[in-house]
Amino acid sequence: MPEFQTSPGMRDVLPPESARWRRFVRTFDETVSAAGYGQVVPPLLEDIGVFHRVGEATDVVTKEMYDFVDKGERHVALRPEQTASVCRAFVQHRPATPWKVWYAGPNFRYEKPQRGRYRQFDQVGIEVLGPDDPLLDVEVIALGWRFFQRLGLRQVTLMVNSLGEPDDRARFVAALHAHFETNIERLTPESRVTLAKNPLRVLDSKRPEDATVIATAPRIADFLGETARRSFSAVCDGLRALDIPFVVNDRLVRGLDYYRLTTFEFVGGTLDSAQNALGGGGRYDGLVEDLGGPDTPGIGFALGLDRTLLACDAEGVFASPASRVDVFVVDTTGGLNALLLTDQLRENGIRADRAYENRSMKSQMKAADRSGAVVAVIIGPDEAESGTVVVRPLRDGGEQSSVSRSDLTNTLKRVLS
RNA sequence: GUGGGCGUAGCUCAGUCGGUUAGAGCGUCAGGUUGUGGCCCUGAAGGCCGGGGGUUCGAAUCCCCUCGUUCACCCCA
Repeated sequence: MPEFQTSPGMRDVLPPESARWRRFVRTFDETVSAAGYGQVVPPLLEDIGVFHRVGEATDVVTKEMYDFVDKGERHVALRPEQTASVCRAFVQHRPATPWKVWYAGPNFRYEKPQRGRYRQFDQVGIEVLGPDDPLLDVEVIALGWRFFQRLGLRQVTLMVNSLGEPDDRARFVAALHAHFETNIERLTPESRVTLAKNPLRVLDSKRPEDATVIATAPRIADFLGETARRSFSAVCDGLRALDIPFVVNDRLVRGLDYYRLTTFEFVGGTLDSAQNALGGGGRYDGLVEDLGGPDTPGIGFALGLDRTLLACDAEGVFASPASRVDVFVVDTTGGLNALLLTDQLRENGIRADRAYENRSMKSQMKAADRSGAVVAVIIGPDEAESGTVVVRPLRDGGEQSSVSRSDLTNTLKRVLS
């Protein structure tokens, strides 16, 4: 056991998995860039106050933040999510609206690690600030859906709900609170604690003992005002118009406090663990204002990279690409020729690798095979003498041939095309 | 944070009732083939049996602590 290992909840992403991560982000980039979103890269570190505005009642902010006082006596925190940072950036720079941005990167939450739940975890996401239009909600949800489709995922369930406008939500929470209070003796002790902090989240309890009380709890749908109702049905109509399947789940309560009106979640069908939420988001009108900016509507989502990749594994899609080179140079003259040849090939746009330590030809040929190269370029004493190299196909049979070094690049380009 | 499972080679795992030198497959390296990969054969390297303490003549094996991981709760992506 090595003396040093990654801290709990932290891990190394090694090749070839790292290549898959890059492709994941690139696929997301392509999906949302084509919809007019530009990338924003907020810092990992923010004044802790930025995140406190996200909600005083969420564990993410109250219990799970990596926060510390820096050498300048500033109380800062590693970001637990990126929506707050994006809104802070909006307030700070005041870009023209609609401001459509995407991001990708790590977040930090001090939780007990589990598969699909790490202390440093990556998310990709988008945010749109400015427009107050349910059809924008539809666009945002649709982009998330399309992205999952592009990855090849089939078993993703889209759940949508409306939390109503702040007044609706407040009345709903009050009714919920009353309902749970009157049935408090039938709630688990854990849920009683949750009730005191955030009645909404009691709906999230997975303890079977709570199920009956939750089942009879008030429904948000009965508390939506005219505005929220119209908005929500516009969202549902829009999704139907795009042929995007969804289920309305009026028990869907998102974790962060800032959500209003439309909320949604993408749930993986193949992950039967508790970590099956691949991503989620919603409208958060009011967050920009809370951060000291003008009253600005906003909506967005974040998707968990790890969990989504786990779902891809379960469905056997979006496999990690095999990293390979085109050509492998085998040099039994000591290695200097391999140095020169690989450099020459790379400068001509041919991906080339080689072996080191002047190993035997057999050993180098094995390495050539493992490299995935299409052809081996072999140089030994005879070739060095005559200014030639041997070009040997590795994949589809074919005879090896001798070519002069000056013709090598052109020969290879022909063979590889 | 609470509770349960599991930690043996780089990886996946055997290891009987506590018994003498801890094994296999894969992978790696070398050889069989003095200039040629895959398949096959042979060999080698590689282990503080997660760590610490205890019980015992003797511990990978039993007990305690600890660390890591995993599952559920919790939380959430």
